[in-house]
Amino acid sequence: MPPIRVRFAPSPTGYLHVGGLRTALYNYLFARKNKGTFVLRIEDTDRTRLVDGAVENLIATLSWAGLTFDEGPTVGGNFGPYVQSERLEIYRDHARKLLSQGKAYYAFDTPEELEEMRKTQEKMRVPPKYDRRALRLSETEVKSKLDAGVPHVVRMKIPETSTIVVDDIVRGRVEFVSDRLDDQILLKSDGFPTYHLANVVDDHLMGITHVIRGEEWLSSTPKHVLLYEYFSWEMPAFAHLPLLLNPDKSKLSKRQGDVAVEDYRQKGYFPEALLNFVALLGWNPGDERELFNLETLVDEFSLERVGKSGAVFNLEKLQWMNTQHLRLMTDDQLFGLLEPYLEKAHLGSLHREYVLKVIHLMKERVDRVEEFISFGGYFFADPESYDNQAKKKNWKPESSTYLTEAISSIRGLNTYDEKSIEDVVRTIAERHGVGAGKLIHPLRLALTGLGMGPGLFELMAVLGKETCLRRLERALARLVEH
RNA sequence: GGCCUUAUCGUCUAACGGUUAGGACGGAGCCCUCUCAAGGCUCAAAUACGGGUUCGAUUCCCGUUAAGGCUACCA
Repeated sequence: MPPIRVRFAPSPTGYLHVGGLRTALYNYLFARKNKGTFVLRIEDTDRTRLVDGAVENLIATLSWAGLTFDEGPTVGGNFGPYVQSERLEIYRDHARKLLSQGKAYYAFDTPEELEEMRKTQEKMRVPPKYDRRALRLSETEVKSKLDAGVPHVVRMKIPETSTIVVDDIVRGRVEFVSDRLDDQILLKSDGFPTYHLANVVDDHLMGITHVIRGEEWLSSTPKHVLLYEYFSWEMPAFAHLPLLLNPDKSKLSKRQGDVAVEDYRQKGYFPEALLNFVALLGWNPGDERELFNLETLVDEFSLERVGKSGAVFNLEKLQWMNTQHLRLMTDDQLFGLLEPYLEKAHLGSLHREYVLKVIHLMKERVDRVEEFISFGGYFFADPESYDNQAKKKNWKPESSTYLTEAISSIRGLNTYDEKSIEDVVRTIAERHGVGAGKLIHPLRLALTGLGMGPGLFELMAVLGKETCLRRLERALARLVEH
């Protein structure tokens, strides 16, 4: 058996779609699992959709996700170039070959003429399909148009009636009748190939053994199968992955939420969590485990366990998964990830030890790294305001008395730690014959402005004596005001 | 319209033809508790419909319905 080679072949549209990420992941997993090669190929044959910097961004995003490829742009390989726009001669050669064998033909129709044709077909309610008018041209007519430089395309000649079988690893045997297929354009008038030609030629030339791609390609696979036959090439194995869906079950798209991997990266999701999540959209290990990292996914992955039905991209589960991955990280790892966010919030000068303590306290309360800052603002700045609901619930007329007593007791404290703070608070509560909660909640409100958060005594110890006293005094003045 | 695909809790999914149809997210409740989380426990929630085949269908076959994909000189 030849060594396994798979590829991820995105077109550089500016960002990496999460569906693309999953396709890339499955290809990667399949390659690693089978000691094969993972190739990245850029399909940039549509020059009308070129986006500046898209390739660089794609590679950067893939690298952020940890999906390293063995061959491709920037890393090279023996089957390059890996960018289709650099392979134009190859496609033209192959188109010529088909032409010379009568398996393809020149067509000189203008886009307007084709549009006209389609309109008529629609009116007559027949399936839109090229009517092969170019085939009625005589050899000399074709030659003279060619010589005159009339813009033209090369079309694939589909057999009249034959059954084309696609053998798919996830879907089984799928049959197509050839007369339903259009005489697909292989080479556009600008000399660039269409997907169908470029894809088949490259997959063959690059020794691709398994074509793993989204289900949206299933319908055009018979054309690809035909091309392999026309060239007398060995067919790769096909595996068409179920689609990723919007909540309304349509194909996952923009306008119904974020679809770019970059969006999730920017929001602070971990690459492992995103990967773990999309891995489970269409695949499962066969048992009830669902937390994986890249290595364990490699160990468990198989195309046989890929499902057939589309999967809704469920944000809530992704969030949960991110939380799970966050919990698995050490405080140190989280510090490393938090640093850039601290810089951005102008908190870069904070002591590492302090931030580590904050992380420790907040770890169970956040789902994403940036939430250490957005949820834990009071660790970095005095509260600007006091949450109304919390105030209503926890601030009683007698609270200021308790607060005042707490302030003076705390001021007298020589050792300021969790234990001593707790003693002070509980002593005051006992003295008044009330539950400690009568002190704890107002204190938290005064210190953080919020009615929720980490345990009060730990919180106070981390904030430090000076900060606590300052905030308490300030709060006392402001909370009694109204 | 045509071709193709798909169909188990709201969502992701498990179940070599024989299970009280399992797990997870989310939801509800309880416990823990200084709050919020986290954690633990419990509950509600599904085989689209109709025919076959079979002693027995979630599972195999056919049909219906529904959803989706494709139907470009886009990928």
